[in-house]
Amino acid sequence: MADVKHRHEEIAEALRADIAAGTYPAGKALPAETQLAHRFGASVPTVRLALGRLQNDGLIEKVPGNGNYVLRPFERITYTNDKSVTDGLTPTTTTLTVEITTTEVEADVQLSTQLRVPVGTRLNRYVFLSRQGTSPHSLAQVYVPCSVAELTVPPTGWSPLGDDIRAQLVDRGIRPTSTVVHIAARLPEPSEERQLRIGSGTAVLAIRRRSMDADGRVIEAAVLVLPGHRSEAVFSTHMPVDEAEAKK
Amino acid sequence: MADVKHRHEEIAEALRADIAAGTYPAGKALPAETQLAHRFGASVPTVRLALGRLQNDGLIEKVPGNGNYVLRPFERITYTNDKSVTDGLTPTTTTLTVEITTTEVEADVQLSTQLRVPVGTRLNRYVFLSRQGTSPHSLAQVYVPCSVAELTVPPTGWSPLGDDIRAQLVDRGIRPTSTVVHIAARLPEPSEERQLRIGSGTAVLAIRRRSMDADGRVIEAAVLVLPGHRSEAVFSTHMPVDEAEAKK
DNA sequence: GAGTGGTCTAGACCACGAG
DNA sequence: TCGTGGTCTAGACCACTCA
Repeated sequence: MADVKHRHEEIAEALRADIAAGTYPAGKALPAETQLAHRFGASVPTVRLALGRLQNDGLIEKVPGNGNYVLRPFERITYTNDKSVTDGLTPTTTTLTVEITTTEVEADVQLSTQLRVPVGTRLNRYVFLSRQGTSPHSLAQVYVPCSVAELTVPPTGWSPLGDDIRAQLVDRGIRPTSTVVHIAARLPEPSEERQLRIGSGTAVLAIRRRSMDADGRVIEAAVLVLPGHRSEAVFSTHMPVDEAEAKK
Repeated sequence: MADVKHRHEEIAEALRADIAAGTYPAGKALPAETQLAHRFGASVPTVRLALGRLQNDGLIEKVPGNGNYVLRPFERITYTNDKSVTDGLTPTTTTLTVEITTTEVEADVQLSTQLRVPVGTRLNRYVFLSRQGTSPHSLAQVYVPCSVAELTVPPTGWSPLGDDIRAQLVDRGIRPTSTVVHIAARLPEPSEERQLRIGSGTAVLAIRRRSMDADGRVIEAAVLVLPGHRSEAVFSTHMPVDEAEAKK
């Protein structure tokens, strides 16, 4: 059971130790893969397997044609339905910067089902890309039908999860009274790999949200992609005893 | 953007098409990897990359020393906090069988924090392994402190998510009034790979749950591991307007 | 243009399962 | 024993980045 084999795991552990020891400081690149291969007496593909593990753990960032860079420890992101939890963790966003790009799109099949609008409906799309330093950290896309509101959004925001939009909607008196969140674990799509600089073997938390107002109209929908090793979703539910009694 | 490259993706698509077309029926093994390599004019490692993708998608099952077997389409599992959603989907469990094994354990550090009990506290652990046919489908571990209840649990159950235990607790008048759920996406640990027969590159949805009664006592905790390609978590929250008014 | 990572090849050896 | 998948090697070519 105590497998001593797997050359690439040994190499991964050795590199992890080196990084922890400060041999390769954060922000600097590792030696080239060919050099690492020579140093460990292994082949390049084997070294690449080891580097892939470090990348999936969020320890390094692979930059094609440039090098493998040691990352600073990442802030963790917590997605939650309970604002009291968020408030306790607000220092989370201190070192994150959030870029927002706004585009107008027409609903395709997927968006039309998520927003419950006809295909072709005009939507405003807000893409939130958060970074820690220069490294991409999380990706959020928020959709608001043009018929619901026309928001003017600054190019930088405060929430890596796109809460800027919900806050603006509330400011305008558009309050979500019902929210449904779907959460899945999957591997990143190629475009997400590039945008987030994660490996194809990194698990991501894929969150789809739909917010409705009192009339049942969808006022906002979001698609979040959070790298698994630095994010978590937390949901807390409180059920009064009488309600617990009622069901069954 | 329309990448035509990536030999192993082409091969993966070709194999997907063959499986969908019935060339390789469910339950049967694919040709050997060397034969596939010859047929596609590619090398074995490249074919293995393609097969790895199919495995991560839950289309095939790799059995070492034996072959690569085509799987039947899997039932999807939905974890939810909203029982009305579950009720609409109960046919889900029709083709699943659930094995339950009961053991008594002492709380280690991790369990003691999750259950908020001292290290060494006696706990009953119930392991739920669900299968579709002979293929493992999901894994759930439920913990109940011995001081809360001593349940007698049959060796087979109905819920792949361990809800049998919650139901029994409710029957005894032990009602959870508050539940906190943590959800993460990660790659499987080696033991999970073996138990669920998934590849090391398959993303899993890791769900930790803690249920408390009105006194704040933890009455039950659970750790669920659900293969990402066949599971999803859904949370719905309903917020009365006045409450929305109250916050902020 | 020099160096980097990204991909693929061809072949080797091992551990495991079935006959 | 034989065939299978699991791992690793050594080397090749390409695309990309940066000076």
